[in-house]
Amino acid sequence: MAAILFTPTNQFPLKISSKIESLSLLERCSAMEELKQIHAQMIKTGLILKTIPVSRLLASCAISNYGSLTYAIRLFKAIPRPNTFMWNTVIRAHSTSNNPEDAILLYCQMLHSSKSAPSYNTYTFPFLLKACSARSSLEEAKQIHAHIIKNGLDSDVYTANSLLHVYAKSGNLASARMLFDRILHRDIVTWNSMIDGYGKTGIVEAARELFDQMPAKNIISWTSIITACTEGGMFQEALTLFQDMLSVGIKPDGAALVGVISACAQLGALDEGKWISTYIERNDVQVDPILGCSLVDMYSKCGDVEEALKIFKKMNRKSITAWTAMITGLAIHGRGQEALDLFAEMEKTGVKPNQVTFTGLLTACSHAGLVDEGKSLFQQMEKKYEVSPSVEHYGCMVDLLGRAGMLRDAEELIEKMPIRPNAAIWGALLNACRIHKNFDMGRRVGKILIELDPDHGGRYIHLASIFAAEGHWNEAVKLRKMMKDRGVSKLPGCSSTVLKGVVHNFFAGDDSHPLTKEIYLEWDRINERLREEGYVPLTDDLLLDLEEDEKEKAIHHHSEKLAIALGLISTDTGTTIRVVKNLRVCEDCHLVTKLISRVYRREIIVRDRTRFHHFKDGNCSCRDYW
DNA sequence: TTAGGGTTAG
Repeated sequence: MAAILFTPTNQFPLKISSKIESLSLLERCSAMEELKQIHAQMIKTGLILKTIPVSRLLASCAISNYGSLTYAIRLFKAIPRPNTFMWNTVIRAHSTSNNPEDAILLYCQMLHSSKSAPSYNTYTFPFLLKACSARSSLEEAKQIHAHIIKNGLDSDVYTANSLLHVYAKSGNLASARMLFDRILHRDIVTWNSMIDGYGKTGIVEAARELFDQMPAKNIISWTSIITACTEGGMFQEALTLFQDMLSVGIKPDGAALVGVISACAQLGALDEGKWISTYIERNDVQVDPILGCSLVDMYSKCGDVEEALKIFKKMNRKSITAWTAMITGLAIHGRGQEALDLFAEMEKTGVKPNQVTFTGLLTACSHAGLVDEGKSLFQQMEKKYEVSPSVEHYGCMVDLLGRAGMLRDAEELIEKMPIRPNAAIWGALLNACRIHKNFDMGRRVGKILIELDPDHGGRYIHLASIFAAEGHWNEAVKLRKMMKDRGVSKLPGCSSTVLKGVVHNFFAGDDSHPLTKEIYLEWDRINERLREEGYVPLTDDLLLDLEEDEKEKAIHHHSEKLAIALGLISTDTGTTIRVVKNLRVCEDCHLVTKLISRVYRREIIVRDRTRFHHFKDGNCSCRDYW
C-alpha cells in the first residue's frame, strides 16, 4: 500500500509508491520539513537502500538552498558503502560551507575508504579546488594538482579550469598562464577565469587584451572585465564596456550591474546610476542584498542620500554591509545624528557591527562634530561589541578630536595608541593644526610626516602652507626646494563633472577642454559678479610666495572652479551642478561655491576627498566644519 | 562538476 504524506504546503501528491515517484517528489521539494517526510517514507518503504533514491536525497539535503548540511552528514554516515557520487556530493557541499577545510578532510577519508580501486572521478577535483580557493590555500591546491597529474586527470577541462582559477585567484599568474597555454580545448570558463584572475591582480590591460581575443563572450566575461576596470580605477572604461555589452544584446543581471554601479559611485555619475536603477525596475532584475547594497552606496556617493535611504528601507534582507554602506553614506553627508540613529536601529535587529561599521560611525561623529558620541563609541567598540580598534579607527578619533580643536587630546591619543601610528594618523593631526592654526604643533607634526612619508608631496605642501601662513617664507621656500631635490611631486587636484554621459576632467589651470575659452570667460564674469556682492578672495591657503594678484590668479583657476563654470554654461538654469574632486576643497573655492549657489540660484553638490558639500542659498551642508 | 557582484579613516 502506498505511504501517505502530509505536507504543510499540500503541494505534494500524498503517496510514495515507487522509486520514480520518490525522485519526482525530491525534485519538487522546497523545504527541509518536506524533505524529512520523504526521508521517513523512504525508510518505511525500503527505498532508502536503493542507490539512486538515496543519492538524490543526499544531494537535496547537502546542496539545495533549503537543505541542511548537518542533516546531510548524518545521512551520509548512515550509508554503509557510499559511492563516488555520494562522496562528491558531501565534498561539494563542504566546499561552499563555512568550513571548506572539511572538504579536504573528506577527500582524505575517501581515499582511505577504498584501497582497492580509486574512488574519485573527474567531478571530485573541481569541488576540492573550490574548497582550496575558498580557503585561499595555494599549498593544498598544489598538492591536489600533484594528485591530478599522477592520476592523469589534468586533461579534463573542468579540472583544468578549476586549477587555473585557484592559481589565478591566489595571484599566481605565471602558473595560471602556463596552464592556460597548455589547455588545448579552452572553453568559455577557461577564458573567463583567466580574465578575472589578470583583473583581480590589477593588470587590467592584460585582462582587456584577453577579453578582446575571446572567441565568444558571455555575461560572465562581460562582468569580469567591467569589474576589473572598476577595481582598477578605470571607471569610464567600465561604463563604456557596459554600453558595449548592451549594444551586442547581452542582458545584464545583478552581478553585471554591480560592477557598473560601483563605477558610477566612484565617478559620482548620478544620471548614469539613475539610468541603471530604472533599468533594474523596468526589467524586473531581482534586487538581492549585494545589488541593493551597491545601489545604496552609489546613491550616497553620487550625492542623493535621500534616494539611498529609500532603497535601503525597501531592502528585505539588510546585510551588515548594507547597514554599513548606509551609515557611511549619512556620515559623508554630514548627517551624523541620523547615522547614529540608524546604528541604534540596526542593533535592535540583532545585526552585529564590524570594523568597517565603526569606521563609518566614527566618521559620522567626526564630520558632524559629535565629540562625546564618538568618544563613547570608541570606548564601547571593544568592550561591548568585541571589535578591536584598528589604525583606521584611531585615525578617525584623531580627526574627530583634532577638528573639534582638541589638539592636545588628539596628540595624547597618538602617544598612547598600542599600534604604531601611520602617516594617515599624523596627517589627520596636521590637518587639524592647519584648521586651528596651531603652528607649533603643526611644525612638529609636519616634520614627523615628511620623515615617515617622504614621497608624499601633500605633506610638504601642508607644512609649507603652515610656514607661509606664519609669514616664514624662507622656510616655506626651503621645503619646496627639498621637494624638488627629492623629485617628489604633489598629487594634482582634479575635479570632474558628468554632462550627458560624458566625464569632463579638469586640473588647475587646465586649458585642454574644447570649451576652454568659454569656461575662462565665464569665470571672469562670475568673479566680477561675486565681487559686486562683496567677495574677497581667500588666499591664506596658498603657500606660494607670490604677489597678491598672482595668488588670486592661481586660486581662480582651481579645478573645481573650472568644473563649476562649465556646469553653469552647459546646463539650464535651476539644474543642480555636481562636481567630484580628488582632494580637499580649498577655503576660497568653498566660499566661492557658497556665493554662486546664492547669486546664481543653483544647488551645487561637491564631493571632495572626504565628504559632501551641498551648497544652497549661500550656505553649505558642512556648516563650514570640514 | 568549473567562471562574475557590496561597505573602510586622512
